[in-house]
Amino acid sequence: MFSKACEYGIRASIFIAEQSLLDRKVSLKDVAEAIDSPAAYTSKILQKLSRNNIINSDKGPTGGFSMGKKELEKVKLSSIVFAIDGESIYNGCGLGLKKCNEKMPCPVHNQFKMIRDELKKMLETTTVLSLAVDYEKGFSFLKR
Amino acid sequence: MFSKACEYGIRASIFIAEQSLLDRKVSLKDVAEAIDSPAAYTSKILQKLSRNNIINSDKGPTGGFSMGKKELEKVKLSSIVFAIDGESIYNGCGLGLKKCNEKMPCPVHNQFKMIRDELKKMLETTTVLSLAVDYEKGFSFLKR
DNA sequence: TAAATAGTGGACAATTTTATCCAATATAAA
DNA sequence: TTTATATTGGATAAAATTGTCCACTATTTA
Ligand code: FES
Ligand code: FES
Repeated sequence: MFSKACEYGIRASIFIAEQSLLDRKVSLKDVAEAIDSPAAYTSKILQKLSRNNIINSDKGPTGGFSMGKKELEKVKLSSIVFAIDGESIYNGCGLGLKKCNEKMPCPVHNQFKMIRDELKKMLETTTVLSLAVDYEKGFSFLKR
Repeated sequence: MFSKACEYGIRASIFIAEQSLLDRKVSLKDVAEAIDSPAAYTSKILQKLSRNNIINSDKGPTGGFSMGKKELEKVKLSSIVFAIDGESIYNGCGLGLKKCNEKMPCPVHNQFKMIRDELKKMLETTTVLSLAVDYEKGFSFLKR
C-alpha cells in the first residue's frame, strides 16, 4: 500500500504530535525508539516532513522535532503520504498503466476507482491530531 | 498497491482469458506484446500462475498459455494476487507493524480495515472472465 | 568563547524488486 | 528419428528501495 518510508513517516508524525500535545520536543533517537525504526533512515524522512512544513525541527541542545498548534490542526494523513510517496495514490492506475485514465480505462478501473476514492477521502479527512489523541489514551500502538 | 509482478500477472491473465474465449492459445511473446511487459520477466510470472493452476501452459510447437472452462469460471482477482503477492493484502498492517492485530491496533487500524475489507471483497468477487469479456468488447485496455 | 548537543547532507552499502540471458526440457510435426 | 518450436529453470544483472556512516552546521549553555 504505502512505502516503508511512508509508514515510518506516518508513525513518526503521530508520535511527534502526541508528544507535542504534552509540550515535549523529541529527538531523532526518541522517535526511532518510539516507532521502532532505523534512526538514520528515519532522519531522512523527518527531514522531508520538515521541509514540507508537516513538522518542525530545531538544531542544537534543547533542539528536536515538534508540531505547533497550526500543524496539529491542519496536517492530514494525505499531507504525509503526498510528501513522501507523491501523487501516485491519486492518479496511479491499479494495473500499472502510465496513469489512470477514464477515457482508456484498464479492465479494473471502475472497481479500483471506487476503492481508491474512499482511501483518498479517508486520508484527506483523518487528522494526525485525532490519531495522536487516541494514541495518547493508549488505544493504539506505534510498535509491537 | 500491488507489485509490478502482480500487475503484469493480472493483465496477462485477462489477455489469456480473452484469447481462450476465442479458442486461441497464446505464446509468451503474444502475452508480452499484448500487455506491454518484458517477456522474460513475464515468463516467470506465468510460471507461477501456471503452478497455481490459474492458467495452463503447454510446451512444444502449438504450445502456449491458455485457460480452460474450469479456470475461467473460478479464477478471481484474489487468486492471482494471492499467488503472486501473497497474503499481505489480507493480514498486513497499513502502518507496517508485523501483522494487523485487532487487540493491539496501529493508530489507523479502523480506517484501514474498512478499506482493506472492501478491497478484499472486490478482489474476491471479480472474476477474470468478466474482465476478459469487457476487454473483448473493447471497453478496456491492457496497454497504452 | 569553548564545549557539548542535535539536526543536516552527502556518500555509500545492503536488500529487494524488476529484468535479462541462456542452456535444458518437452512436444509436435515432418 | 530429426528438426523446429515453446516453455522451464537457473544464473546474473540492473534498478529501486531501504538502511548506514560520518563530517558539518547551527545552537545552547557553561
Ligand atoms: S485506468 Fe487503471 S485504475 Fe484507472
Ligand atoms: S493494526 Fe495496523 S491496520 Fe490493523
